[in-house]
Amino acid sequence: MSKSAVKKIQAIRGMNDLLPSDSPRWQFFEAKVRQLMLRYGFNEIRTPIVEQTALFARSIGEVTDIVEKEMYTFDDRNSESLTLRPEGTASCVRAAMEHGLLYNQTQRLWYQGPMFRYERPQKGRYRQFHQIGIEAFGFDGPDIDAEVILLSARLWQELGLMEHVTLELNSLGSSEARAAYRDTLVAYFEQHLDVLDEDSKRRLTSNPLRILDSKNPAMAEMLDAAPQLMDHLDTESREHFEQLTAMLEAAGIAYVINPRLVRGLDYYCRTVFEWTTTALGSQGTVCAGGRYDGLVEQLGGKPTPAVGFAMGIERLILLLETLELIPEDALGGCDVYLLPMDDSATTAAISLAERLRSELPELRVQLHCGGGSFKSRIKKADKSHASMAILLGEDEITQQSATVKFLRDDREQQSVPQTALGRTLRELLTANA
RNA sequence: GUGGGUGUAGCUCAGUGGUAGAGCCCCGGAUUGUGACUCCGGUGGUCGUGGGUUCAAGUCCCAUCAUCCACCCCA
Repeated sequence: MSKSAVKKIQAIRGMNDLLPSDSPRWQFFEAKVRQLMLRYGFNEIRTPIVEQTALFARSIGEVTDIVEKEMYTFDDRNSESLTLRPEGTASCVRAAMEHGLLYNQTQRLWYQGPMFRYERPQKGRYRQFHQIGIEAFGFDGPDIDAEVILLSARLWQELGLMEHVTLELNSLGSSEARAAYRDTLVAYFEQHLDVLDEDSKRRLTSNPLRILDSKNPAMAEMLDAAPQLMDHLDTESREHFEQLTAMLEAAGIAYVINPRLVRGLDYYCRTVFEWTTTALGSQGTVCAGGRYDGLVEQLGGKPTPAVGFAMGIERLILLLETLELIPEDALGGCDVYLLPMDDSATTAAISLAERLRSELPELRVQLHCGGGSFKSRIKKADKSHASMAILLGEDEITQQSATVKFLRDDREQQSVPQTALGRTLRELLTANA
């Protein structure tokens, strides 16, 4: 049997390996988010990535593209239909209800993890992708909407993204108002069937609000003249929206009202928003969310107002990379590279490395392994991005010392007693930082 | 699901139907205990996969897979 008969196994289409060269960027971003959640009083919840299929069908909407053709659905061994989660909100609501987190109390939750949708991959869109989301339950006023948006705004500020993203806002109104508007809109479109393209005709029955979002220039004029959602809001939703915009203005957050902004998932009502960028090609939405006051009840719980958002980690990392906003020092590496000068010094080098790690827990020490000539060892020290190499040879061992060599500065190397090495390194590194 | 582009060394890519290439990376040496700059040498390919045309295919044709971009949809 030749090797050619063995079929090459590779990653599933649209599902990416995150390589060691990438992971520091992710860690940089995730650390910022984690810290922010703490500061705003949101608590992390972790749910399984597999749920009963019915959960998503009931929450996202039976006739949405996600449920109709994008879910990874399969039968468990007991013939129960399971689905890899395509988004995070449904699982979050299920878990919160299941454990009584919504019983006579409010909750501010966040989550993070992989989501799965069977779509054609392209820039910023993958079959396994990652989201970070927050969900606040039990608050019906615009204050929590503002809080949720302000949290996202602060994240962009801290990452240096603020000038590169735009906040788009809209209100869908109560579910009743939304239903009434839907009828008005369908009636309008039916008068202009000759202008509607194929996709839009299909959506006329499934999701007419989405037609407003179409990029087809041939329909632009007709869409501009279409009845506006804003003119069909119920009084309560209008007041809610006005208060929200006033709060955002007071907080100094710029926004644009986009009357055509309609979220794709059925459960949204009232406030909806998106943060978009023009720097990522056609996948410009970097964070999106809104209110879903009816969802908890729809899934069998007591009526509970709720608001949240989800952001796409891949898209945000892509954006940070494009704009070169990830600081060099966040990109990993080590502080010191400790190398035995030949094989006879290996054992002594191991104990010295362990000693340093005990003395300075925050110090990143890479020990040279794998032998090689002295020259190749010191080359590897250079490649490690460490600022210093610690050399240990025959002379050092007899003197119980170590040689500290500066790899990045033009500076004489120095011999340091092993007992003083930890202290010396601490001083050198803090002086550098 | 639709349309277009691209698949040649680990990476970035040349390659006119006639013996498989470069740069970078990696390894060794020039220097017995000092990296980066320089010089010398070396490892590494069923040219995405499977068919077809041809005396001869990396090159032409067909299919297929992967990838990228856009539509659709969405984070």
